[in-house]
Amino acid sequence: MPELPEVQTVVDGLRPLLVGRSIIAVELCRPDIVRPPAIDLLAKLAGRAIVDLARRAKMIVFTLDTNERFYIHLGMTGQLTIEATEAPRRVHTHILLDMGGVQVRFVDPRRFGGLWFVGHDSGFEDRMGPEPLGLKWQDFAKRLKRTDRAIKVALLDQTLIAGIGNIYADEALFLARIHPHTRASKLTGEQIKHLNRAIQGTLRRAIKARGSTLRDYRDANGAAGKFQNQHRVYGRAGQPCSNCQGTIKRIVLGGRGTHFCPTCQGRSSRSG
DNA sequence: AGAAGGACCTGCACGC
DNA sequence: TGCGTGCAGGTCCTTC
Repeated sequence: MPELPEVQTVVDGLRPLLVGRSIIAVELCRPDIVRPPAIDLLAKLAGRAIVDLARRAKMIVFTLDTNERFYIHLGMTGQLTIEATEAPRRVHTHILLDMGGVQVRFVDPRRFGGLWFVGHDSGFEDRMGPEPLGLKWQDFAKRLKRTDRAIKVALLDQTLIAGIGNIYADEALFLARIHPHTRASKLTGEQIKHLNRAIQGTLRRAIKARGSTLRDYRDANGAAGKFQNQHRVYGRAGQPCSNCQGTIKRIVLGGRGTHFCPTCQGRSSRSG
């Protein structure tokens, strides 16, 4: 579900409400979503103040007054919302952080998300690729050159570039006029420059629209995003292309639904 | 080592 | 109405 823009929206919503406040109590309804499994989360969090809240890739980073950190990943269907302590709990509520009057609640039906308590370990982010916003196209090019996979598949590899998911990969490739099947290593410098710009532009516009809500995604206050109304290809199979009036096509690439315009992203851009 | 494919979960839309 | 099927925004692990 939540890709970079959605996670950024959640973080922006939570930050002013949480930073500087203390976790009074913790309730853990599904211990199996916490890693490492042996960690005593209640002992680690209870009584601690949150001194910083940030986003890294698709993860929400909590920094405590002990300088220890934990990460929450929303998986496909996860939501992290602020609710009154007495508000009724929805099904699949797995974690509740009581901040005194309000609670941060983690709800995740499919349980692909989770909480990683990493403490003082600074190596947790080592395997994550660079953030796409602010990435220089030359650095992007170096990373793409290393793989022969289809560019669509490469964009989803979080060790290559971190934060892009299925929606924004399709949208960016459309804007860059690149066929999703093109081998990453075969892209020209011009194409990579164009793609880098398309990724950054798409992500920035999506953040401005507070993310894409297809079904589950909600921000910290429970509100839906609006960027789904601006999708050019994602979820539009069979509909006319906004650029050429051709028909948007859906294929499966790397096991994921992939949407593109065969005309605008035609074979001419496909090599190898 | 890199790449491909299945596994992990629940809920929903659709067709019969 | 009810059941079976396929699909979903993501990652991880195994196999080749």
